Amino acid sequence: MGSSPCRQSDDNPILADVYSPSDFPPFAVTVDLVVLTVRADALCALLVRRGEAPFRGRWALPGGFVRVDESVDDAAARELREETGVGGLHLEQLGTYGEPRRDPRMRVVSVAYLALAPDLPVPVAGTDAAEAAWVPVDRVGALAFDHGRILGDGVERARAKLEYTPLGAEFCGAEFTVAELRRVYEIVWGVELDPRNFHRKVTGVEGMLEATGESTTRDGGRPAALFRRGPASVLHPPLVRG
Amino acid sequence: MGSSPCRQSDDNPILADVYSPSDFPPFAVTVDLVVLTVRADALCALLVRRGEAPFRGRWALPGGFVRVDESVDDAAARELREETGVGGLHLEQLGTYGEPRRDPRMRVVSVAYLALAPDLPVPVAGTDAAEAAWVPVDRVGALAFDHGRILGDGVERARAKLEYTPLGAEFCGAEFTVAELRRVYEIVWGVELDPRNFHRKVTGVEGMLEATGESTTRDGGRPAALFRRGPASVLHPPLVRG
DNA sequence: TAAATAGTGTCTGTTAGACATTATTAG
DNA sequence: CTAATAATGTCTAACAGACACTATTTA
Repeated sequence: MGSSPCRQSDDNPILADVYSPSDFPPFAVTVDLVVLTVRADALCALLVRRGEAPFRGRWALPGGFVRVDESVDDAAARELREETGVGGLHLEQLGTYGEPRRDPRMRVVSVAYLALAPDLPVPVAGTDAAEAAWVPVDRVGALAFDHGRILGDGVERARAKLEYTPLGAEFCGAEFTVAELRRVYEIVWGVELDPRNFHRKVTGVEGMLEATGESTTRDGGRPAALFRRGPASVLHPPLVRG
Repeated sequence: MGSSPCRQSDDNPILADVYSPSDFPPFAVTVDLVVLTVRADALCALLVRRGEAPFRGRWALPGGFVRVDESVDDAAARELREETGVGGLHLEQLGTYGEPRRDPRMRVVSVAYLALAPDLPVPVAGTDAAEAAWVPVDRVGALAFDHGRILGDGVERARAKLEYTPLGAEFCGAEFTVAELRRVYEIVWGVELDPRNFHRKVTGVEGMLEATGESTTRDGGRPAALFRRGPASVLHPPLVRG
């Protein structure tokens, strides 16, 4: 913020420190979540079916009100936990959407967040959501409010993130093989990647992967080494989209 | 947003479409601007001195209220015009800051924006700012509210932007030489760049620069060709920070 | 054994970075 | 002329992309 939330009452010092509804336009603030995962060979988003007007019965992004005593970031983390039943997922701000009539009832400003999740068993229906489901992002129809645009922004952000961060691993489980990670990249980017060059690349980038020492044959063939996410937060050099 | 701004009154259909103050926690929404320019061999931010409590007399980012009938993005563009006296500058969302007590008086959520400006003659004092000035970012002291953190985020974003977008040119005038552009990069990144490699690079990147056909000797020595910003919005390949 | 997948090696064209050289102005 | 800056060229080491080859499992 910055200037003067109490501008109109600044000449009255007794009002300078108290909340007065006439001092500022009334806004509602919500958080919306773009929760993405990779499952069944598709990039999927977590959607909920609205049980109330407006847009009753329409699919929408999960989300909800920011409470008076919690930060906006905390509200997003809380909603994510409520919707997925899991904590500790990667969560970052995507953008804020504040068109005057994006909600037909009143002035609502929404802060959108992007979360990358591993393939969770099944979405937990939220307290106020009639239904929840993973929907492939290229099969999503019209969403409520401006959620279609928000989802699009989230997908594009996720695709870009894979290039210069190790966050592709967030889509995998705690331990994964190079081939599993490569399939994540292929699905999110919609391209085919050379397995051999990909292997050389990701195992060569400093801090991206940490070998566990274990291996698995769950993909068939020769046992593959298992890795964890490494400590790097930025990749040097970045991966490149085919 | 998403779920139900009118949750408490959903069982009462007559209230579903009207604004009712009891339906949601009261928030004020503001925009804050990180306006950066390059002048006098330094990356500088536009700051205003607060004329009112709290933080009276402290430097702060310019900004102000979002009006009821304008979008958040429009509010940022309006404030930028009011503060700089210029329109059409690059402006993008930086992030939203919503800690419960970031403003001591009440709950304020602020959407921060980043603007890159050419070296404007002198800041126009805003209607409610006692004073305005360009301050080198490494000489900025403690700011009001959480503006120090916001400014830091803005500077880091600007540095990153120069790598993969042609936005460095926003710091120059409409027409500029390669050397002028290089000095912008050197100042923002705080590194020295090889003039010859920089020249080859930026003139080689598709869509980054457009030759005007004109040249100038304002930098001394052999006349330098003048360029405009090209149409590209992303650089392939990106420039790299020394 | 064959089939499947993991992992390494090799070659080639491109590019970043270092630096030499030439070009064109002012004084 | 000299000094200053612009612009182009050259060399080398590193790397991306293409693809051959070896390794280790299951059936």
